[in-house]
Amino acid sequence: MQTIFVENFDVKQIAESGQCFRWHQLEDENAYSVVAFGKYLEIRQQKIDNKTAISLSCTEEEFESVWRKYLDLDTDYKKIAALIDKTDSFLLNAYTENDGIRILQQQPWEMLITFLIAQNINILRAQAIIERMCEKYGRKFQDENTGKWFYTFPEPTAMESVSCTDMRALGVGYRDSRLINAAKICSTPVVDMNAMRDIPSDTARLILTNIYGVGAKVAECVSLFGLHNLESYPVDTWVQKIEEHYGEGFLQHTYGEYVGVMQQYLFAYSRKHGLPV
DNA sequence: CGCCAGGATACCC
DNA sequence: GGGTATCATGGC
Repeated sequence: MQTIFVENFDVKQIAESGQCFRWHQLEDENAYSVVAFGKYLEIRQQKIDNKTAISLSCTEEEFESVWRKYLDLDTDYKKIAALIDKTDSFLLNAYTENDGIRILQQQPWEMLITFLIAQNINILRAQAIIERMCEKYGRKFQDENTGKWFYTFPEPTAMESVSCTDMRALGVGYRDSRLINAAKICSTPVVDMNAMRDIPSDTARLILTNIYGVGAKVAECVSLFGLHNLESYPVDTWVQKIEEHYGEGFLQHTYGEYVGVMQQYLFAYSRKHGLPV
């Protein structure tokens, strides 16, 4: 087990931020199970000597090789938040309430499938669909540290030959053929999702939006949460309304390479409290 | 019952 | 180029 002390990190805020669909609450509200990169992790948050302590169920080796990067612990969020315009009370409040959100570095393939599923349905239902998908097409493992059983996120090759009927049985509706097509593309060397981390983000956007069913919103989500391009800016129905408040393009113009982080603060805040007046 | 959900597409003019 | 009907499905 690893215990770390880190600022700008809140498990509940991250779990509810709408970027991760496989964080599940455990026995209390500050404990979650996570499955990512084929591994299982339990995260617990508590106060020790008035400091926030995060305990992780993994070994030090696994923390260094997987979870440190996944949890984006090497990015300085204080520095990013310092860019916030001090006269913008809405964004300041959004940050104050959600200053524990980090942009997780998740697998691009998983983000592609996740946000193809999540289009036009609510987050809760998307989570349920993804869990069913993992149980059916993922692999079952037992975590060495906790003894818990878990299902990995399916590989592209595990989904490429699934029939539309079987895919639809998961509850994905009309998205069935889009998911199968994405799996086929990613099963071949034509599209290497992991290699997209190393190419210009605009090139990645172009490749992504050329995939059937991937529009601007899904592409931005894959770019932000899967490629860690923090200048990515997913505009969903909530952010659309936030845009109306600020004026179109204002946030992107003002916060440039970090607008994706601001977007997460605003998304979380407006979902909880409603839109700016 | 109708409306909405981290939308995208095909088709219209 | 900009509008819009349509696409499944579950929760409210």
